[in-house]
Amino acid sequence: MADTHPAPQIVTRFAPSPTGYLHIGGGRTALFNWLYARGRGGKFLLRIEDTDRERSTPEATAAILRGLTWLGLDWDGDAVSQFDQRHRHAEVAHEMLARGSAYKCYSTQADIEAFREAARAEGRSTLFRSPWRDADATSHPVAPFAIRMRAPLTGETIVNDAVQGAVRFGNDQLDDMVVLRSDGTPTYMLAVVVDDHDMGVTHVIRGDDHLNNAARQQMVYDAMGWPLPVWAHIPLIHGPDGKKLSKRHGAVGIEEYQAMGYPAAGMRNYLSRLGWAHGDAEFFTSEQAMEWFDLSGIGRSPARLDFKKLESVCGQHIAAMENAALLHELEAYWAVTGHPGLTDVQRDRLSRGLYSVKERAKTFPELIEKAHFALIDRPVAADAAAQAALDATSRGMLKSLTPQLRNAHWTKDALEAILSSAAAAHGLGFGNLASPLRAALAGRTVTPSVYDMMLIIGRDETVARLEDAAV
RNA sequence: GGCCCGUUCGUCUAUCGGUUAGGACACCAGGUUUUCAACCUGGUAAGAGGGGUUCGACUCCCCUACGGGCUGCCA
Repeated sequence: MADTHPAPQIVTRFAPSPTGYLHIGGGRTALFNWLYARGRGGKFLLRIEDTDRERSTPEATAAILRGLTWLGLDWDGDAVSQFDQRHRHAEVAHEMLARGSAYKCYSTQADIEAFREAARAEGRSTLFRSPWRDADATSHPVAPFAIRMRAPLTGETIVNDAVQGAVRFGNDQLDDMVVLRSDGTPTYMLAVVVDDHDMGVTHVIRGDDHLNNAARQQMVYDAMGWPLPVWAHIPLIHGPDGKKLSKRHGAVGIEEYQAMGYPAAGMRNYLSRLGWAHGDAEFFTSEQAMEWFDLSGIGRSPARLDFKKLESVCGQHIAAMENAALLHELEAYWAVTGHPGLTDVQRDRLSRGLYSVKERAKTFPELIEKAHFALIDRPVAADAAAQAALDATSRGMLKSLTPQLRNAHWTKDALEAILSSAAAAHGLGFGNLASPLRAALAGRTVTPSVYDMMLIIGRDETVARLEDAAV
């Protein structure tokens, strides 16, 4: 019998807590969720887990949205504030109470600490066992209470994970977690489940630091009779030394990568290859990644950050980008780094000249450095090496060159003919002429091709720069 | 401490019982070249250790070591 039901829509989400910048690991988690949903015509939602009022800030939320936007990860609808759903969370907690799958716990923090201390001293498990779990309602004091999950004491909970496989937890390892605090606010453990259910999330793709939590969260799904999402717990990203990625490894915030001048497409490409592979595919577009991305291709071991590889991938993306798109992203990069913006002349030269530099740059700062000749105005300031290249003989050569250039066809072939014969006239190879030309045109001895530079800045500017240098 | 996850070239990874263990980055050598790059060709380099299972294990099981995560009225 054929299944006539349409395939249910895939819904994924990224749920960061707004306590700081968007971590690069979080960026990859978001990327995986985005890739999975977008590649299957599904939805990618964004939820801000701001139930911790002490640590959540609007600035952090803004930074996270900026980071995702820069990475090019667009989400469906508005970002949902978890805090805004608190009444719904409380409602569910009380529903669980009514169903008997949760109970009121009057233990205070001090009680719990005393319990744990005693447990430690006696070498017992420190999992808290509330005395109120089976207390008669008539014995309940008039006092604030937390609502705890009535978790099974025996048996096991199995988390069927698309990445980790079937992971089994003994229920004796799981205690009665608090779902609603004594002040009436929900805990994360409750809030995620309720929100994921309410938002229709079908696939929970997140860091494997949540793998243990999944077992507890399943109990909430079960208590409410809700269908479980597909779990996919992905390994965390580690620093180059294999330790958990932290500030001492350098850049961990996504926006730092933007500021370092990595193109977003390259960043997506690199990040997608951290913990996921599609055969031998290394360099690919986001469209290809969407088509190929699948949970089954995700590895189980943590990956380390490798800046060399990141740069290599980014270099390929810069080279592959359309000039207009590249210029656009370059200007956005300049904007975030506080650059005043391009003049019309600079923009014009760049849009015509990116071809000469984009295949040789791995990052935007590198691209800018190589495009130096196009961005400067006369008089061209020569660095020490360039000054050395502009000795008396060289200046003489440049001087004899300018009349010919004034009347030349401004094409590469024509320029090549002129410059080659000029060098030959001095009994030199072209290389000997190229050096002073670079110095005069760019003020540097390391530049793109001299022909390209001349073509890009044009005849008048070329002649003027040569005359400036020949003086 | 308890529970959970992991371990293939330096790094990211392919392999899903039978391969000379493949690719990419990095590195080394050569080529090309107007500088620097880029590019082209070639090369070095890996199954943590120990037990099993099997005709045959990188692939399956167990132990150890190492790394990581969780163990909150944080998320």
